[in-house]
Amino acid sequence: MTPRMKRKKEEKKKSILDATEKLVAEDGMAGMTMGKVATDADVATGTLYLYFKNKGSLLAAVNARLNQEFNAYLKKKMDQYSTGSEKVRAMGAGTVEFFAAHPQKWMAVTELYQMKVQDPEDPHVHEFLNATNEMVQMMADGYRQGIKDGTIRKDLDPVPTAIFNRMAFSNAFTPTTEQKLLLRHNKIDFEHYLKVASELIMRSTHEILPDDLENSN
Amino acid sequence: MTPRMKRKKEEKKKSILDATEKLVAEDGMAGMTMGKVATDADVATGTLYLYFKNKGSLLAAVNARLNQEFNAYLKKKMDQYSTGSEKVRAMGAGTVEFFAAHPQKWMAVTELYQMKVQDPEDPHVHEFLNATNEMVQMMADGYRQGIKDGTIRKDLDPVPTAIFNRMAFSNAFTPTTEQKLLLRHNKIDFEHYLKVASELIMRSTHEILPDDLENSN
Amino acid sequence: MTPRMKRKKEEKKKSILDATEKLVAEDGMAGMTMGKVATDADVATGTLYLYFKNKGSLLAAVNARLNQEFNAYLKKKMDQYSTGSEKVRAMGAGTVEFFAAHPQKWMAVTELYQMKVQDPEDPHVHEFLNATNEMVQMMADGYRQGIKDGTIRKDLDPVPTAIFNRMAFSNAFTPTTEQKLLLRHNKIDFEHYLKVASELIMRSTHEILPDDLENSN
Amino acid sequence: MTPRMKRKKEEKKKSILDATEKLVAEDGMAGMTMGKVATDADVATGTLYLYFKNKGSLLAAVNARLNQEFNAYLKKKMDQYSTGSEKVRAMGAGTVEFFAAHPQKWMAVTELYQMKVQDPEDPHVHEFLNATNEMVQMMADGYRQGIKDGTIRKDLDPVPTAIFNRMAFSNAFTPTTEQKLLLRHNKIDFEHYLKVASELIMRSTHEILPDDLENSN
DNA sequence: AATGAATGAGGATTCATTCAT
DNA sequence: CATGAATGAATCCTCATTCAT
Repeated sequence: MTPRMKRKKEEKKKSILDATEKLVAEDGMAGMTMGKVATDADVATGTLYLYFKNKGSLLAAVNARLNQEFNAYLKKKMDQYSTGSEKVRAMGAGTVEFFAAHPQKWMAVTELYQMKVQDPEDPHVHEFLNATNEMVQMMADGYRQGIKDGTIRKDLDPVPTAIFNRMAFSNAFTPTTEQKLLLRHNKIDFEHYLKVASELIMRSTHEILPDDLENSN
Repeated sequence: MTPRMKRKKEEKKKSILDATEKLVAEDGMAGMTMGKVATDADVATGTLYLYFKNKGSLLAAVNARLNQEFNAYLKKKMDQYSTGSEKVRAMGAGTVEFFAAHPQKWMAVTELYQMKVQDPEDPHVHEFLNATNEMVQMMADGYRQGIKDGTIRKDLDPVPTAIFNRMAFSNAFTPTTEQKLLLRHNKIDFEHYLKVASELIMRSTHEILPDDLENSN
Repeated sequence: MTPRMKRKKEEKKKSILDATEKLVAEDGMAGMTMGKVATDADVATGTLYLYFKNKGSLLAAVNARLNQEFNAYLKKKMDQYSTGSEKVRAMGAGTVEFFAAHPQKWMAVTELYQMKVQDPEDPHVHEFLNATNEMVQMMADGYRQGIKDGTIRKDLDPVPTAIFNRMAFSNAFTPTTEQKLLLRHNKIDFEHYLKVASELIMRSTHEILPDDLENSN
Repeated sequence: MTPRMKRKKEEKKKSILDATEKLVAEDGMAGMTMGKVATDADVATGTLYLYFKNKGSLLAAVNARLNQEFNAYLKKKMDQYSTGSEKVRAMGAGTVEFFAAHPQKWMAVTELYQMKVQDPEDPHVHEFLNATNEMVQMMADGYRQGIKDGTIRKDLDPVPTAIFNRMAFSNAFTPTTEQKLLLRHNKIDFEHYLKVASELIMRSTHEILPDDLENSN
């Protein structure tokens, strides 16, 4: 394959992933159909199957790409800081920023959390799991460092804490239908909700400083 | 309508709701079909439409009933305590207990969080929103009382905190596919994960007591 | 279900089987599609699946019905005779007659011989196997009687002989594409071919009578 | 075209035919796809269409080649004998041997009998018809000679007899699904079935010898 | 000549909903 | 009220064939 052809191929694959991401964000995983993806990506239905074995594999690929992008974004943020506490805060702030900058991507990410994995052997499924796990390890490293430098509670178990917090953030940023209804019903501004949720997540892991004690008194 | 007929009608409705709840818990919302519900409830397909306008309405009704049951359970738990902190802890413990006692119901609850509301005018949708909101108010009341009696952080905003914590619990108890994969990949026991998650949620709202300070030093 | 409804249901099932039989005879098993069957039977596509689990099951059902019809026809013919030789001849003659009377049915029968059985548990597959086997047993009984009464060669093994002859007849009556091409190329009249083939089949099993010996000299 | 290039071309064509033959034998005509053939033959999909107009033509070419091989094999066998009876017996024995030596080729031969001829003008279709016809003539010559030398029944019509027997052999060696089911259901060993079938075919054409008469009494 | 990416019509199957009985 | 047969649009996926490179 000539380099030029390869580039074209990569572009087509990208346009399929783009279309899928958009449709998942808009219509949810159930509303996204292979036909719509093909139309949106401006390719024939059959073409989708040249790049992805089946619907599940395509979804896994989108999920993997999204997580890789998010990882890269967060990593850059965290690398700017040195203490555990700062890194963990950077992670939270980075998530807020990523969500603000790419709301559609974030919609897709959260929708894809529900994805049922059908074929664990699928390379795209592996890729997606690796990406997710990489981020969890990154977050866990932040906690570990904070435990060492005294800015994070010593009794935390880094990995499950990272997994839980990752999910908590996701749910705060793209609330379920039920959450949305409740917020509207109670006339709570979404921005305010986000602030409250971020605070709660942060507070649950940080070391108790004299400052906190004073503030709370 | 004679009382006897009315009772029969109520029983039939109940059996439809029971079947739906079971199927949603087992197969997820996507796997649950009107045909299976009819078979399981031992009624004709058409009968479903005598009691519920459409699939969305049936799901909303199931969701409403589940939340009412959960509400009643939690209320009884919380009423046994007087301080805010105790009430909030009772809420967390009650959630754990409800989940342990009715895992199937819990599965259904969490699955239904994803439900897209099609017709906001549907009475069953209102019923479900009311039930959910009642619980949120109950939780918020716990926070309010704790703020008054000094066992809960003063700076908390009760309602959004309640909404967020409710969701955080749901996700801890019935993790998404992604969470499950991550837990398995990192060889983390589910029971351990639950303990970590519950702790984090609790810690995020409670007042910092001298005890905490000592423990953390 | 009222008897009247039941009758309607049976009629619909019949019309689906009729349409399938016709299409298989015309276009072959590969050319027959569920869509064409539905159109031809004047029902919706989904209706087909109320009566038959899937395409394979529908084909098995058609096959079963055809064999039952053919069985009944042959049985009536054979019952008119008493010696084995006569019965076996009646069987051959009956096959010729059935073919002549229902060429379309015969086309379908032969096409269906190639059918790959996907689900051996399918009731329609069982029904079809039973029907086929019933006929083989009927033919084998003819041979057995002939062996007893001396009109059939004593060294014949009745069942495999029956199976082989059944197939030989099928192939003579609905020749493969290759056979047809050869016949046309050699300018052989189909009627003549049938006569030759029937003779060969008969001759292979019958007892050698003094008559035969004289004729052949 | 240089001779070297021509040879390369012939090799490529051969590898396509080989792959097709193998796939037809393994998966049947329905299971064989142009894509699989290309992969197996290690050429591009488009290349197939440089050598063969379409799928039908490729199948016809495979059929032709198989028949030519089979012809050559049988001819060698028959040439070793002089009387008609011997030649005809050699033909039967040769078929058995060819089947035993190249079961895969035989599978393909029989599968291809069902092939629908789409374009009678196709050169490969002609080639295949010629090959088949050549064999039929060879067999018919055997019968003719036997009729002359008194070892074959005088009343036989050589060509249709040849056509019918060729098909009868094919069906005995690669039975249809129905035959297989019947054999299994009646617990009949395939080897035994083959012996019975071969005997029946032979017996149908041979002259009645004094031996036969004695044996049958 | 050779490639192989792209096409898109076509096919099997499912399922929410309706309606005649 | 209750039934359940019937509907048919919608969905995923396949594969023979073409054509730009």
